[in-house]
Amino acid sequence: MSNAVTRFAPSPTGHLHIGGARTALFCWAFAKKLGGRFMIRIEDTDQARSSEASARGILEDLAWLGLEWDDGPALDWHNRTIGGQSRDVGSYYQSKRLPIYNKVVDDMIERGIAYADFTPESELKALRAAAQAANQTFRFHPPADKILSVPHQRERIAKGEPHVVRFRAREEAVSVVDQVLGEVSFSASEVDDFVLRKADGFPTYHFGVVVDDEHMGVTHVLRGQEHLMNTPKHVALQKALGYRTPMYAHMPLIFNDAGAKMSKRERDQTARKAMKDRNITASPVPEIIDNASFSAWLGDTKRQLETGQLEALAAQQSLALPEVSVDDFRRAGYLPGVICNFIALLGWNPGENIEKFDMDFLAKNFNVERIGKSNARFDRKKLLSFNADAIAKLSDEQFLSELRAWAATHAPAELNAFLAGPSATLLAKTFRPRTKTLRDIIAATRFLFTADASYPFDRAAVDKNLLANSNAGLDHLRRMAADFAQLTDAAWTVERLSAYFEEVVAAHKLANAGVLAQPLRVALTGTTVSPGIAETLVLLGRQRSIIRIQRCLLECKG
RNA sequence: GGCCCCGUCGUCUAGCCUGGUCCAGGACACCACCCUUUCACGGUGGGGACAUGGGUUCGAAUCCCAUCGGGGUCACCA
Repeated sequence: MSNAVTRFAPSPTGHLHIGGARTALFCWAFAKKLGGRFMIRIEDTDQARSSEASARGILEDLAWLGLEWDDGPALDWHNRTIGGQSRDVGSYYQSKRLPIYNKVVDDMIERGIAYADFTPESELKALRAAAQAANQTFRFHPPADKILSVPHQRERIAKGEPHVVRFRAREEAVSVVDQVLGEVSFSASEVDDFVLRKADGFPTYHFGVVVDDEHMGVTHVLRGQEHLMNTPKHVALQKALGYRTPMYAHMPLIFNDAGAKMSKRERDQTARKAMKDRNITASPVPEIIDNASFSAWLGDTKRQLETGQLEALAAQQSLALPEVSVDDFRRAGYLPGVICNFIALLGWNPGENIEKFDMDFLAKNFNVERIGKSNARFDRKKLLSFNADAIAKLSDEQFLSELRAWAATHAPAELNAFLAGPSATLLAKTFRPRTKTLRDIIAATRFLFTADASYPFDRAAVDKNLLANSNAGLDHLRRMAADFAQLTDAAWTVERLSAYFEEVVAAHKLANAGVLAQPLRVALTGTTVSPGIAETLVLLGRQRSIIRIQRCLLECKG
């Protein structure tokens, strides 16, 4: 046991990003390895963007991934509770910790290491613009004589004048020993008089983090490299407040295909580009996205649609959107263990050419020494391969249960009904080796759920497999139809039908069973692609199979 | 632009700290062949990298310097 405490501190402004998931994973693994505690804190200090629904969604994403927290908000998850108040450190929601921050702020003002600043925002903007025009970096760091006396500050605060409270930065360089990057030095000018408390009374990110990490006993901060330049601010604050400085480890970023930080905006960008390429200017799904919002979104590259809207648009347009959030991957039918395995590899590896591992392995073997320094591109093809491998390693029973759990919320009713029926086991056994993500099942089983009278026959498939060589395929079909009519439902099994094909091949000296299978496949599914032909027949059932063959015989004449 | 980080096959990486065992190993992707009842799976094989230029050294992917390239960050967002 150790007293190490790591924390993952998301801001609830959307779904859990895959990069955030990796941060959480590493924090979790680090705590587990050391026998310490893993904590979740919700950084909901942006009143406009934060939502309780999003916080809940993120907690569910974490729980689904298997990243259970020792301390943090309570979440009911599959008949038990994760988290809850287990240490006496107050709320894990920053928005509920305002008195704590205010006490620290008041104290800092009194000590002269923070001050109320009444500069209007418009003025700040102008200063910033001027600095940029002069090709200089804007730093807010007024000389001491420009800062109001403490009583004067108090007086104006008491009058209710709008203001922020700023840190009074000392002019000194800060050096941080990062566990991944080594010693990193920042010059004094990197830390200016940044805001601690916003005009709305909420703490800024920098202030909330520093105060809470101290009060919550956080010992190790593992976070993305995008936070590296925040570190001198945090360390300067810690020093000013007499806090301990936790161990820092900044991990490399996760990149998209374009070689930039992976972001949630990519899905909108992909969809927007497709709309422009296809010259679509009006909403293709007007009942979900009205035309005004659609064109506003189309014209503004910063605008984002809601998840449901984006999904509807993508579905209607047959667009494949890149998965970015944990929820995207979950809906796409990836296994949580695979996601964790894969993202762990983006920045960390156990050495010795080991690539596939589970959560137990991570909890036992994780270490910061093996976190890499360079950014990693997120290769969806490799992830897909990992997922397919993991599914291949599942037993049929495990696969079926994973599939049922996923389908319950992500698949159409017909598939769920089938998965509850007598042929569910056969379906699982049949499709498991051809499944890369659980969602593949939907497309692969579509032929089962279209009406016997309405699935289309692919012209080229009919020509090649039924009509070629003077209707050779149709002749086979006719004979099989007659034979099938003789069979009983009890004989309608994979074993019996496989034997039947062998018998026919031998009796008629056919080249191979494909001569029979392909015409049948076209008759049963309208296409040349399906699982093994015996399995296809059994999945469909004797009656439907015969109906389909008859229909094909009627409709697919030369 | 300032500051900071990074730079091994197309991609993720092992090796780098503690130079020689590396004409650089693995994985995904790609290509070819095999298997085959279509698709998928599976099997075998193949092409493919130390960013560049200088040093140091008997010897450098490994140490040093420079250049180039990529990224991050510069809010009353987090």
